[in-house]
Amino acid sequence: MKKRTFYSLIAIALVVAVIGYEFVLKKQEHSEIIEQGSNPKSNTNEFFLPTSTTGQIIHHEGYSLSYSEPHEQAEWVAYELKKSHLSNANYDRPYFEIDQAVKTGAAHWRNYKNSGYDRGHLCPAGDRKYNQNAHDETFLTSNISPQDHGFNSGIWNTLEQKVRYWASKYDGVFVVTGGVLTNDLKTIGEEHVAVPNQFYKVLIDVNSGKIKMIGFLMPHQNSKEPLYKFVVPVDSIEKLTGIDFFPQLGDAIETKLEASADYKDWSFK
DNA sequence: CTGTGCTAC
DNA sequence: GTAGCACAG
Repeated sequence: MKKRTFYSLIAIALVVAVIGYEFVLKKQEHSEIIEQGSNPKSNTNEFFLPTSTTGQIIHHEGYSLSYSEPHEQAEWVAYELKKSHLSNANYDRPYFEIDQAVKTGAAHWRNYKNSGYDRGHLCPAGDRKYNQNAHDETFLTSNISPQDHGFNSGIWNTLEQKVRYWASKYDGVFVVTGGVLTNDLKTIGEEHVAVPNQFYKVLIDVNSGKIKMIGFLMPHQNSKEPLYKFVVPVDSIEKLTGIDFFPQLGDAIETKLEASADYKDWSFK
């Protein structure tokens, strides 16, 4: 081989290496935050979306979520429950489907079969009954977490119904809900879907004059205690989950609202 | 309302 | 896979 040809090959190799390296870097940058779906403003009037600790946010028509691949479920599901969303429509339950918008692959419903746990909705089907599509969309497995049946049909169901009551009474609320995802959880199924030990729900009402907020943290077991016993400061849930629930709020008001476990503004009738 | 599971095609 | 029905909290 001629010396000149040799150096030409070296030069070409260098160019290829640099381009390749840049390509990989670019790809990594993009993979840091995967975001699927349309702008959340089409989903919610305001931008009340929490931060993601997992880097994978997905917007559906009726709710948004942040998917945690290691736990095979959402770390949060967020949506606005307007008064006008409340409906007595009675849709048939569809089959659960894998959420194709989850690029890392959402769990299959078979993980839950004979596991002893319910496929517990995070955004309840009962909150999305304003049309068939919104209802059926809640049956994506990205919106599901393993829940004990007694818990799901008991205290958790009671809380979900109370949220609907508040949505009606206060003309709409923003809801964020999920399981507390840690690293030492029991799992079910071949894909190892984590079973949370606690579930949370955070609400904010911006439609009733002064902004009010409330947080609930529940052990993953049924309870006959009244709902208000589970009220905690929202920042205690943020500490547990690493999620910032309302980064859009001004710091001053956010700090004040999130530090409080005061529920006097929320009617528990 | 929240769900599971069995049977049959 | 899907439809129907019984069942449980």
